[in-house]
Amino acid sequence: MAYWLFKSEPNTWGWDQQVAKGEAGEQWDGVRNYQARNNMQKMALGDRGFFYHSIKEKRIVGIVEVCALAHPDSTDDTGKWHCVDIKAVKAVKTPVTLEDCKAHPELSKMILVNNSRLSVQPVSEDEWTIICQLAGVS
DNA sequence: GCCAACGTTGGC
DNA sequence: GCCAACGTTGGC
Repeated sequence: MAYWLFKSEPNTWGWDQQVAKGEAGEQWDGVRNYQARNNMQKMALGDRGFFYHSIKEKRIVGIVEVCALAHPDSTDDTGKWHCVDIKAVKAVKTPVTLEDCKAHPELSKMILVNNSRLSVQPVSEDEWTIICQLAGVS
């Protein structure tokens, strides 16, 4: 299984909205970045990801699961852009902030820390494990 | 609100 | 195909 990180501005699309979609999930639309798109095209059903709130909170607030493979983004009429569907799995007990990641030696190599602009990014298994521990989720 | 970093675009 | 200019993103 692979691990990912989905980044969103809470004003645009927040964790609460994601949770409200329940089991059906929702397409992760609006991505207009090739790297992010390529990452989504690599995802498999059941892959898990962190849900990160950028700008104001700058912290990981929940765990999501990929529930549909990459498909055309319905908000895009050029046909160039694809996205996956994700559903909320659970909220974290303790949000893990960007600061926490920077402070942690093993997390300081994360893409989140070094390329904060990429909105869909891979997370290594080690990073996943560490963050889960910090977040208090199993 | 500012500024640095990155990605994309377009002229050559 | 290179590179400068511009726009956008996101941390501070």
